[in-house]
Amino acid sequence: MHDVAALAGVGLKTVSRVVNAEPGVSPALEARVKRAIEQLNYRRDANASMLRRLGGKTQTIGLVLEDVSNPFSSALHRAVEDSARARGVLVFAGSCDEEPLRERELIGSFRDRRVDGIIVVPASRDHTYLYEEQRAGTVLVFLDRPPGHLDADTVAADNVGGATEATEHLIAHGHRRIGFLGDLLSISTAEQRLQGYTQALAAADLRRDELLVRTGIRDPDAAVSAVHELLSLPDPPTALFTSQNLSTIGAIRALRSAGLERTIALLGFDDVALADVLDPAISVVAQDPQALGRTAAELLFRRLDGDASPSVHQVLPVKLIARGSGEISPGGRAS
Amino acid sequence: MHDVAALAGVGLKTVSRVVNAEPGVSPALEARVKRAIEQLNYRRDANASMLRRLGGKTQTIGLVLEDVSNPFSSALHRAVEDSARARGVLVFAGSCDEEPLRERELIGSFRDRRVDGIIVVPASRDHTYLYEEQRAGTVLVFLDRPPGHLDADTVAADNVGGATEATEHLIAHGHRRIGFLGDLLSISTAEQRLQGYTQALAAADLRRDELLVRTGIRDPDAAVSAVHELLSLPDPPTALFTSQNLSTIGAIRALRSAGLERTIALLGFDDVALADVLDPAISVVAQDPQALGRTAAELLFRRLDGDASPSVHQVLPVKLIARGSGEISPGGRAS
DNA sequence: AGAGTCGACGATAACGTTGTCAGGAAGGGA
DNA sequence: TCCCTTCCTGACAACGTTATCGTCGACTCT
Repeated sequence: MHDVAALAGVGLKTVSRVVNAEPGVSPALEARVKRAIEQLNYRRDANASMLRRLGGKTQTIGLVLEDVSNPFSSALHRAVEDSARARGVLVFAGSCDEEPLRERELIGSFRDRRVDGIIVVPASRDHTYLYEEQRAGTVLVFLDRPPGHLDADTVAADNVGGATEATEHLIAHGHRRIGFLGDLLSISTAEQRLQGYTQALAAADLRRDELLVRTGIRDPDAAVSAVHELLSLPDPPTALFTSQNLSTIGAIRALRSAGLERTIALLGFDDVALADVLDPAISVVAQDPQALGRTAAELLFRRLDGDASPSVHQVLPVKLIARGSGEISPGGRAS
Repeated sequence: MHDVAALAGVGLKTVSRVVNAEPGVSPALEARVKRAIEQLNYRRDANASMLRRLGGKTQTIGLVLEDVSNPFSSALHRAVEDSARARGVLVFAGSCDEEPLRERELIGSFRDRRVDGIIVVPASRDHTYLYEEQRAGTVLVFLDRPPGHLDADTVAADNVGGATEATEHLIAHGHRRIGFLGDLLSISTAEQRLQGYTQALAAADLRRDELLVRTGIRDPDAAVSAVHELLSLPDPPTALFTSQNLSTIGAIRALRSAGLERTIALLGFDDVALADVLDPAISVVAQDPQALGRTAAELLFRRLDGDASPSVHQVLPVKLIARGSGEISPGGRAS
């Protein structure tokens, strides 16, 4: 900036005024300064600028995901990016792989860079450590899962309702023994989906058989083993509710390797790529990650714009998509 | 920091020393300062810190992708993130959707934030606009595609070789009429894959039939239409080489809807989720996005550490995975 | 013509931090 | 005892930018 001022033969402040399109610069000088900027390929240092501005915003937000390369997470990421781009805001994204420590580290790094706000898909269940941060003015929005012991905006899908609907759907097709595959119960969505499953069974006067409930499944391989175990029970399930993406993929593999993909019903939570071209096509309860991400970002920016109303807890609907695998009756007939 | 110094009853510089673990602070004072930091929940402002440090690094890099939510891009992203995390570096990621303008905007935003380096999957084919930037010290690494008119490090997959191998594979299974589906030829990988296809045909003394070459395919729906058109030709292809992810997915849908998935051979470039559980399973030439991303990040950090040797152009191998769909003979028998 | 007004412009301080340097206490040697 | 060295500590300036405020010239009005 110093060089630009020298080249244009003006004061620093005048360059600053031109860069910020402030009024009160004569057209002649403005043109000279712009030419100098062009010539020197000058770009204002956003960090220094924000340092000086009063209560300056860095035009930067942080996004904590489970894993940037996971399809659900990356769909959220894209939706957040699009909202942010419209406001000239850049996004720091990071993966925490369900490790609470990594969540804290990431948020710490974001804080060091003075991000304006943070959207978190939390890995931990205790967020009291964020209380000070929040009070200091950093906007926090929890996405997909609620915060633990902290009052903050939340945007999540209707996990209980979706799981209830999925289970009722299987019951309506005649199933009485429905296997449940789920992620770690420390993840609140996994817990809520199990809760929905349990509720639906109870509403149909069915007893939840603990042998049919498998949790802590973190990858497709674990799901494959779990399905094989369920199938070798004395009284095996006639349907499976796989309450998470990777469980669904594992279950598909396991059923196919056992040649049972047309015999055992399968209904997954969260849509899977190519689910429609499989045979049978996979029925799912689909979330709308685009909408989740967009809603969270809009909420965050509304807060940044000064909205100080009480915390919002938004629940977005899910949609059951019947494609075939979830409509197999006990005994293996489609219905 | 001012508050911390006041609370601990020391000078600003001493706090700075403790924060940076510089030597020459007595244990007693160090403990007092640490307690004050803890108590006030103080975190150094990384932006201000870097501003003052001579030639300071922001410990931040930029990553320009085609689309953060695309599986290939997000796998790259994750690999870059992992390398960066090991060095305490945060990653700004952005999608440019193959729009050159958006590429420039993103890189401009990164520059405003004074990122230490940028990894680009370029959308444009002319990067002379980056020459000044590069000379000013920003490290640039091009990923998946080479830069245009700029000398910079590049990491890419063996597109020509992979496409040649894929086409030869189909020829070896008896095919003479092989359809080609590809992305916009303005994308250099798409162009290179078409080149590999053409080379393999020529090497087998086959003429490239322009009717069988469909380019500019940007999504599965376009691929579905293209396949339907190819199939209704007077002399339709007996095999398809889909040179990109989304083309492969569209081709799978189109072949299934025509009931031809066991009749027409299909070989895709780049692996697809669930390719192995489809029937027939999809044969592909797989890239290793993890390795691509990791290699690019390592190269970037080596440059940041001061390596000033001439530009490197690294080509990573691809791997043909035969799963069934690519081994169908003309007439529809597996071979 | 003189006083008052207004708009354009730059000097200076400050944002939160670190590099430089000087001051002062403690300890050792003569 | 005095001087010199060594170690610890803080005052001050500076990084690139912007907020504040004062200066200066031109213009208007009587």
